[in-house]
Amino acid sequence: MGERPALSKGEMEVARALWQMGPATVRAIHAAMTEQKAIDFATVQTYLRRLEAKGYATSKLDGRTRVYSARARAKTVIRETVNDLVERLFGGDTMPLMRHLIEERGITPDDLAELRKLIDGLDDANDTEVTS
Amino acid sequence: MGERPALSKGEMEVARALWQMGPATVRAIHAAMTEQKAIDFATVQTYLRRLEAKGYATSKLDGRTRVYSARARAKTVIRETVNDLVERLFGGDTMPLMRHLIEERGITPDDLAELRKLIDGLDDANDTEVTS
DNA sequence: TTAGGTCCAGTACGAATGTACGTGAGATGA
DNA sequence: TCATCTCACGTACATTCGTACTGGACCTAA
Repeated sequence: MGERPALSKGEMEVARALWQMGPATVRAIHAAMTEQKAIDFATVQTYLRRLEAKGYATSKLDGRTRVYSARARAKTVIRETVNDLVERLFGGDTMPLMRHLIEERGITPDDLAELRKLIDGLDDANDTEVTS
Repeated sequence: MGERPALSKGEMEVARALWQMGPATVRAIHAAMTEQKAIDFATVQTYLRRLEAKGYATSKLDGRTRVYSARARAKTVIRETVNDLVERLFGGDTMPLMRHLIEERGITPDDLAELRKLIDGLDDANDTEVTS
């Protein structure tokens, strides 16, 4: 698989917008991002260009407007990013992060219910694997 | 609350070693880190210096050897780092990361058990809060 | 058809990051 | 005590990152 350079923090935010919106113009992406927090149009433009240079996006001209599309799937990027973080901050051990998330960040009752369902599902999978 | 500049990825690895070992010399830290992966002595040295410049560590000379100690608590740095990641990659929503961890990274049965205990604990806390 | 707008591409640039070399002070062995 | 050796320190430097200005292509209204 393509050994892409990792995304920087700023690039990540733009990538997220791109994933959410699907193919979009710089202007559209900038508009969407600005709703959350102030960011210069040209800055978004640069990030998009870098995203393409790194292989995370493609673009094509539609008339005189450039339309960017995501090239890497969000799932992949998330996996790589989280793997890297877990590696560097916890030496590759997942549980400390899990503990942190559960204990230190607020979890709503709804989320709790989903969490429970998730680990129950995992449990079943384990059982199946063990007994098969 | 010192508004420290965030740690870079490389600095994070050194910080982790420092937390694990307690006060230590550059050489000791380098030795410990080398067990995991090759890294230049001078590079570790530079990271330590920057850690100190950013306020994450202190050092003092012991004879002609410099001994570094962590200044920021691991918990704090982890919180800040994870917050930032969740913000940029998931727009501040914790659950997607949680889901990712549970579904995409292997969880051992033991960890699963602990997880269950953790969320049960949370449940109780919620109940208490609600009924009090 | 010209004086303004609008909008994009490219260029720019200081700061941060990753990585390592060279120098000089103390330790060592002949 | 002189030639070595060992270390740690500071310095250095190419790359990446964050951020933004600028020039020119196209559009529009007088």
